[in-house]
Amino acid sequence: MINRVVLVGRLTKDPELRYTPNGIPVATFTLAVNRPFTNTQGEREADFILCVVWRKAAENVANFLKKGSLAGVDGRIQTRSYDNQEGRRVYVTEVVADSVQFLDTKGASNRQNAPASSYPDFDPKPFGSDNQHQGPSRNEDSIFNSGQPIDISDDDLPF
Amino acid sequence: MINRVVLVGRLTKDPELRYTPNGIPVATFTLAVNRPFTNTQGEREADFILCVVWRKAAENVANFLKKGSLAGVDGRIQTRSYDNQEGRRVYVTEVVADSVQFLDTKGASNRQNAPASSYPDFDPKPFGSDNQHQGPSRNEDSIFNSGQPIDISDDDLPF
Amino acid sequence: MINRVVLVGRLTKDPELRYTPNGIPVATFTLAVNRPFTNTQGEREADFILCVVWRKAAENVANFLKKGSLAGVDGRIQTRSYDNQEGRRVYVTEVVADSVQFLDTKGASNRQNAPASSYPDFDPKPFGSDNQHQGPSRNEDSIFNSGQPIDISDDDLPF
Amino acid sequence: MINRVVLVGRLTKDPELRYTPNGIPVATFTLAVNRPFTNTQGEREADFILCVVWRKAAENVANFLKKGSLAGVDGRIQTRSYDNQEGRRVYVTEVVADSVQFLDTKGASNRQNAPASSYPDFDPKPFGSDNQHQGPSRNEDSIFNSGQPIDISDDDLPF
DNA sequence: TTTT
DNA sequence: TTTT
Repeated sequence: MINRVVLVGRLTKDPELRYTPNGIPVATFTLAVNRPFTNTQGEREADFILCVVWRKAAENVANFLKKGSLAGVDGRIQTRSYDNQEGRRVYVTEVVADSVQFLDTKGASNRQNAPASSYPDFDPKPFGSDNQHQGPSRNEDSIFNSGQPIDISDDDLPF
Repeated sequence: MINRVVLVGRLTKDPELRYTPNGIPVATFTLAVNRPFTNTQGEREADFILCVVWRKAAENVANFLKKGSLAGVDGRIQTRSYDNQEGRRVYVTEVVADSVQFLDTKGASNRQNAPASSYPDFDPKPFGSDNQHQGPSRNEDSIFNSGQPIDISDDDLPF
Repeated sequence: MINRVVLVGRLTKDPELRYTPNGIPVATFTLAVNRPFTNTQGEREADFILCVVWRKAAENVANFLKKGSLAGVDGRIQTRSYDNQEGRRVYVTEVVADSVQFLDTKGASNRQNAPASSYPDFDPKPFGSDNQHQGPSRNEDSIFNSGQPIDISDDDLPF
Repeated sequence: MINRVVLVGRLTKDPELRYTPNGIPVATFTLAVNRPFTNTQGEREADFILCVVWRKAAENVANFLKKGSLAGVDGRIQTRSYDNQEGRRVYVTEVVADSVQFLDTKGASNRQNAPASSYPDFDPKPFGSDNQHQGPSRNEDSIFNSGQPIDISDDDLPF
């Protein structure tokens, strides 16, 4: 089983940074990746790909990327589903980033008011380098399922 | 701008093969890709990734893959949106395959009743090897937008 | 900086398993990856790609793969150089695997005399899940530089 | 069989552009891709990866990239061997680029004296969009085998 | 033979 | 030095 994605594109908006109740940082952003060809109307099209990144890298993303920033993502595709407020099942496909590269060559790409980063460089409860697991694995741990991150529990995160 | 995906997983169902009005084959299937780790309940989880493939490769997929087949996909992420019958905007993220590998080692993986393939090995109107474009680029050309493939027009497909 | 490789191919020979003086397992093998097209002589060509994998995964490779096995590799390209016995500088390009998939669908692909695996599932001295570092980083730690693995020191491996 | 590589790194020198006797452009360059971690001496290491690109993209590379440029490569690993002037068999591993991205955000990255590009946007003898074949497939067609590009024949290139 |  |  292999699941590998590499993207280079531009942020459509400033990234959003949140924290699980246990204090684990999660950032989300959408990458616009231009397609290599124009369509029959001669227009350039793009794919708009939702990306998620955890922990220290999440804070770096929040501090160093903003709308329009060029970024590279190395990660995997994740699918989830949740029931929205109308009781409708919603299916989400997103890219969970193992790493995010900041590709803006010339400075001036930092966001204003970058808050001091507080998350440790290395995870407090590491699981070994064989463990490439990123983010909570149980559905109810995801910050995205309910739109109500305040309900999220990460007591028993496996990392 | 880079957009590259590689997947290895198993088909959740038999692939679906359709044709645009101009006779271009399109196959769709969902790959279940097991995650490398178990969740906190000790359960194996998987991501279920919608894949699309065009032309000759679509017919090969329909003829040689079936539910449970192990397959590899090399492609890119594509996002689209359409309005469903209730007037709701639906967002779709899928993988457009440049190539599909059949990875079932021992025979017996072919589907019954494989119809004779009719699509030419090489595209009738090639655009040059620089053109890696796959499938129609205009939204209205997509077989997936309306759920009503019969309405699709591909008169002016750029290939 | 992004460096990502995904391969699916067949082992040209049984993998080779060695250990650093500190007991860290390393396996090497060559993957034959057939090219999608035949050459002008109508012959199928292949690329022969040297792969390296460390620790627990190295022992799994040694136990479950053999000549002819179908395997998937997710990793990165690494380049190194060393001076051979004739004082000549030799340049090596190889793929360091983060993970190796065993893709032989039907059993009977295991090697005879698979020794009981002894390496821990998770590294004894983990560095955190942000650390995707694989293998020794100093040149002199590499098992491959001299062809004389007995000389290798891993006292200060960063993991 | 899957063989996919994505790289983002910096050119170690200006690219080299050559032509086969039939006039097909080939550019070569080396990408320095920094590793994500420092070694035990606290030094940053890098991998130096030889890349090859053909046709129109080769001329673009020669015109728009130079030493130090940030570039992205989407391609595959290729291995070849040839006998050098001392009769020694030399093995080469390189990345054949399907596409090259110019990632320098702020201008001033163009090379001086960029010659006017002359190669057609699309191949004169296209083979269909299924044909992702890049470059000559026979060993004797490669510009790299002998170090004597003048000897190269591409009379019967399959594209 | 290596880049910022 | 190459695999099915």
